[in-house]
Amino acid sequence: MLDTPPGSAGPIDIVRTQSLTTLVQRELERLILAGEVKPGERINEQHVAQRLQVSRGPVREALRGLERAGLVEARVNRGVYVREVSVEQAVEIYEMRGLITGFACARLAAASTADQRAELAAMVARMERAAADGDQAGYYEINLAFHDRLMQFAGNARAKAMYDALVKESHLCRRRSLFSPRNMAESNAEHAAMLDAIRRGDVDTARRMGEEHIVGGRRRFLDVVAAGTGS
Amino acid sequence: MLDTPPGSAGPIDIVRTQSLTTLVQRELERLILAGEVKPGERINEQHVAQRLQVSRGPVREALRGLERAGLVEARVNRGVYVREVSVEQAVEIYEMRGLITGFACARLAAASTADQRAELAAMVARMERAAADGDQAGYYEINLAFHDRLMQFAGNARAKAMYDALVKESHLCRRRSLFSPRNMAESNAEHAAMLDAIRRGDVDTARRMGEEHIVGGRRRFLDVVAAGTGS
DNA sequence: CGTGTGTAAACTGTTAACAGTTTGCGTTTG
DNA sequence: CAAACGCAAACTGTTAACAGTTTACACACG
Repeated sequence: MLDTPPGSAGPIDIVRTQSLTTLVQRELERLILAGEVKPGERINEQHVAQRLQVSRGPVREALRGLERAGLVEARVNRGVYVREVSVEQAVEIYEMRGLITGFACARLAAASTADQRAELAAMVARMERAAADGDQAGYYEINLAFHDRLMQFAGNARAKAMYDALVKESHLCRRRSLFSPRNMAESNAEHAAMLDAIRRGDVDTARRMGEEHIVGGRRRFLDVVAAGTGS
Repeated sequence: MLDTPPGSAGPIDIVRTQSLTTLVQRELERLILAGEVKPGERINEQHVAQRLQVSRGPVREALRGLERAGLVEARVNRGVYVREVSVEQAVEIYEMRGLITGFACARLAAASTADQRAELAAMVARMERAAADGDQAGYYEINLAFHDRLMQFAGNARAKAMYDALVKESHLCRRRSLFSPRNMAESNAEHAAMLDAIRRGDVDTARRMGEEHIVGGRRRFLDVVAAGTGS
């Protein structure tokens, strides 16, 4: 039979398995999170449509989705703007990230597999090396993956979705808090403490370490803000 | 001067201060949360457009927003459906609500005004009466307001937004967990315990009470599920 | 020279029409 | 009689055009 399961992507129509809106939304989100379109900037529907070779309909739909996601703001008859996250809002976001990270650590302390702990430990080791080498970009990336896996292992999909949304929002605060060598070492020491509590099955400590790690992140962030223009 | 501030709603053009998309989105959200459109049901774009006297464009945009909000699911070429929340997902949502409620209670224990505590206490008293009278609808409403104010007083807008989103999602689980007289009394006793810890400024206890209140809600919810079709 | 005004271009909000897919039903066929 | 086929209606995805608002710029005026 030449039948293909309805969900399978046939080799013929490589497109059409998802709507243009979805593709536009993904591309716009990428542009925003990568900083290619900066907070406060306006997004011109027509330009986007022309650039992506679609009409304005899908673009408008995509923008509505991004609005609910908190990445853009729409002003009536005035267009949509990439959202600006104030320092106050960033602090709120840090608090929520801390709350959820603490939850995840507590969960892992209560129930985690040896494989999971080993994977996290390997990442901490890699960050240790990156910190020693002063490799900020490398550290940043592994750090992201570490928190991502941590949330995944915690086994609460809703928690992970919320955490991911918060991380995206964080990117909208102009200050991109860079990791100084000292900050990298400090941050990773906290990672190690989290993992240690998880290994020992110490739920309360794991939770506190997870929360404090993000609080530490907030402090490091505020230091950069206070330092003036930063970076 | 006849000038009107840009934000003020002039008496002439009562409409046009917000887009049709926004109005459609609000109406659809209302229909979904009120249960007039049930989880799993399909939403017909044309019918909605005709019913609200608009074209399909704004309707599609509104649906995209609701999709990101987790209220509907879009299947390509097949339309959008009101999302169905499984019991497992509902449990995850309860966990997150508990986490955030605990956070809010801790915050209020650390810093709250006498007015705020008095307002919350008044609500607990009103729920007490509703519980005694077996007034489920009344209890439900005050309970909603109680948690709403609690989150507002906590002073973290992001936390409140997340909590509100979670409550909306809760409504998508078929089982509408009703408050039996016994459940109402139990639930309100937990409210009182939360408030008591807040009054005493006992941060840790307040947090634990807040979390356990939602855990209690989850248990009451699961009891209804286990009881079969429920009501 | 600065300020206010009017006009035109640009852009958003909305609608209607077109294209392709899914779905339901009646018919045919083994 | 059950299953498969085919056609038609319904619906979604997309596009293009229209209407109204905002914005920018040039010009007149004090």
